[in-house]
Amino acid sequence: MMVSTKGRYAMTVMVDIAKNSNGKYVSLADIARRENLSNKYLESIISILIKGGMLKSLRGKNGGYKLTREPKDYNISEILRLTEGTLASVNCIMQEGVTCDKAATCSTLPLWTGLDMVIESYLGSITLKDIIDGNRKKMLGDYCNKCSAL
Amino acid sequence: MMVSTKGRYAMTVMVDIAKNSNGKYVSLADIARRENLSNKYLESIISILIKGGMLKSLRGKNGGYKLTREPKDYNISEILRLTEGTLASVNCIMQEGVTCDKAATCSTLPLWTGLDMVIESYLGSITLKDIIDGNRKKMLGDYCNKCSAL
DNA sequence: ACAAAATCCTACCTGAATGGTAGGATTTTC
DNA sequence: GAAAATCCTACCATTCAGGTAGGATTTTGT
Ligand code: FES
Ligand code: FES
Repeated sequence: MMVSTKGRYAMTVMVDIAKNSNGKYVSLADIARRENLSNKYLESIISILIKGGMLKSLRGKNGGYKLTREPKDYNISEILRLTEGTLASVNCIMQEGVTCDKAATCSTLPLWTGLDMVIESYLGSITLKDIIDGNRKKMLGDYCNKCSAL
Repeated sequence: MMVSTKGRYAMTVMVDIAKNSNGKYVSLADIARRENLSNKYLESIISILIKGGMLKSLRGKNGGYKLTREPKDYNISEILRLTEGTLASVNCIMQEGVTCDKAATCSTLPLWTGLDMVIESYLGSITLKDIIDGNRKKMLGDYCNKCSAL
């Protein structure tokens, strides 16, 4: 599994807030109830999103969370990279670059590098707005050979 | 991490055998020594490759492992799917299809589905021969903005 | 002032997966 | 019949996923 619940729930949270905010702060309890997810677990995920600058918060009554930008200004790659730590497909490749000592002579490295580029290219091209709008053309695009079934 | 050592070493094994076979059987000890990997761990990975029909074996002296097809007739997707179990990006999607009970109303599902399609499309298009030949154009393709550095 | 509503922070826990290791049984060749 | 090789079953340590618990702190409404 490439994306754990942490990253998946992070996306769920971002979408939920984007859809339900209307300029106001959205409370944790509301998100958890709507999405039917654990209050406490969501809290820890949201904490990451705040530290990474994806959300801002307000404490106290009527407090909650709010986006820091317009939905169109988030791309999925940055949200997932923040919560998952990295999106690199293999351990040989880290955020900083290639770290494996066999890299110089490894014939499979270009494969992993190419795979990462394809993934980054896709996730970097989709915005939060695309998801809210249900832009299936962009998400499922020309790759989709069974769109009618989805 | 999307591809564990199991899948990565499986690729290493396939490439090593393809490069060093010359029609003969290649022994486990030789592969492990050349690739500097644990004998025993490789054994368990090769066992998966045999059961999945990717390799055939011969016991006894001068025995070892050999490809069952031409390198051009393996695509990377099938090798990794065999060893990793699945390549699905999230838990909501299994080999058999979508299993999540929120699927019907989930607005992020098309994202994960699209991501899986992009990955499958890439890995399904690369063959073992591409890797042996070091076909960088195909692996790094038009996505590569730093090919000279790689 | 004070209670209620909310986020923030630190710590802990359980089960499964990752990444192996060990030892011997079996098969084939020379 | 010894040597070289694969095959098979079982075990194991560490990490990580996926949470849970409890209380401290901040803000608002009355
Ligand atoms: S094994 Fe690490 S770069 Fe290929
Ligand atoms: S949460 Fe499972 S399909 Fe979206």
